[in-house]
Amino acid sequence: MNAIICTVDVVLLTLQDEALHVALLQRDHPPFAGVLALPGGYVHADEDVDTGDAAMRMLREKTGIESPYLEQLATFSGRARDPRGWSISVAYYALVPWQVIATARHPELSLLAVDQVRALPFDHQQIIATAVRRVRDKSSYSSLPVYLCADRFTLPQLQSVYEAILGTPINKVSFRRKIDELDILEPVAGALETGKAHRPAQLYRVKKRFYRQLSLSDRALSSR
Amino acid sequence: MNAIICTVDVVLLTLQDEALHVALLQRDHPPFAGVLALPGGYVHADEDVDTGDAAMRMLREKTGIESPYLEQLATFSGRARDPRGWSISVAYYALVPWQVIATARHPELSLLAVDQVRALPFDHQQIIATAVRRVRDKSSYSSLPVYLCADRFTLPQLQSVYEAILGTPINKVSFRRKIDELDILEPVAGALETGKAHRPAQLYRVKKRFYRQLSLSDRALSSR
DNA sequence: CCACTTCGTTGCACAATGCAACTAAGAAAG
DNA sequence: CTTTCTTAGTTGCATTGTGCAACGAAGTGG
Repeated sequence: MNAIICTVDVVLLTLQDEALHVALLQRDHPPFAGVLALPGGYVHADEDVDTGDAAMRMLREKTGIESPYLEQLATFSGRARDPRGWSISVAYYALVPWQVIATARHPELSLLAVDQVRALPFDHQQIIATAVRRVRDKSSYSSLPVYLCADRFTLPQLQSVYEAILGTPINKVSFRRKIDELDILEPVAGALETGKAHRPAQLYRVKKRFYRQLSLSDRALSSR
Repeated sequence: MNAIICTVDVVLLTLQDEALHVALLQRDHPPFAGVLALPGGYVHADEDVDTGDAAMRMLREKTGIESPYLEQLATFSGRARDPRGWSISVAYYALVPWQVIATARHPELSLLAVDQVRALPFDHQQIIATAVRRVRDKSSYSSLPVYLCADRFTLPQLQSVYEAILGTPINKVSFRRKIDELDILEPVAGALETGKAHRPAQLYRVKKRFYRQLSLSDRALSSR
């Protein structure tokens, strides 16, 4: 029996121009050498503790990024998805603020709007679609989108992040109520957004204890 | 480099005596031969279309059951979980009515209440815990629990299934409103539950078009 | 100092949820 | 045959959550 190919792929998502973007890299080995694809590669049994560890390594090696949020997405498998043979890819997704990607050391990294992704090798398009669906679902009842924000941000900024992900406007008052209930943010004393020709907004940061932990709401933010 | 061991494990859940139970089997091969564990085994690259297919095969071969609901749960991996070496297990979970297990051809199958499961081989305890968490979460905003019901059931029966899974009483009126909104059930004309010394309840069945498809609610059933 | 814009809050209308009380419909007891 | 008991299923109302509009607040720029 042929050995099964074990890989890990990472869907690195960020927000640019009010739209979710996915980070893609040119593959440097066959199959599909030179083609844009998700950062990924073989699981190294002698090096990786588990596939989550492999995903972190992949992100670090291929993009120079350490993401505070990295979650297992799903596993994709079968004969057809990889020309090399029957394969398993354990997919992960990560969320980072756009600034983190901009300052990462890998310039050959491409950002594509997730709804303009087409014709990727393997089943990477399906993996991305699954990740986007997961992020949208989870955003409607959790604090997930704060991982797309810089370390300090205003509530109007955060609202526009939610709106970009969910693809629908949110009522300002309801939004602020929900965020307040989650109880994950604290105002940065005396820090206001500057430079705009109107009343400045209060800057917030995530409370320390929620830095790496999602907060869930028992009711969704907006109807569908 | 050592080849990575690729397996599939299935968490087969059912409801018995108002409590979630998991189906376990005595392993017939080492490691842990003779010990109770989740039904599972190697992925067969020459036989299985993908891991979902492998999971169905595992269920069929080891328990004789074909489950209408079988969903990928998560993938568990690493050096430590299997004494044979670095391994990946793609875990699936299935929900079936108790009667299906009772009439299955495999008598050596054990049902254990999920909160009394202890000391299983590999990381099967963790896999079960993950499955139970998933089922509880999903039940609060979906029709998932109907997969634990026989093909005909009353609304009070369905409510008690929800209550058993969620571990909390649900308001009768709210429950019926939610189920009604999901619009997945139809009354079986003229069929009433018999044999009880009180007003008989209407029997319902799942509408054909929802037989294999979940219906989601945009609001959770009960607060936590 | 006034116009303009967005921030952030308040009050209120409307919708969803939960509770209690009610009627309905059977079996069992007298 | 009538009464009692128990659960099914519904109705009305109190409570809570959500969405909208309007308002004062606080900055910039003319």
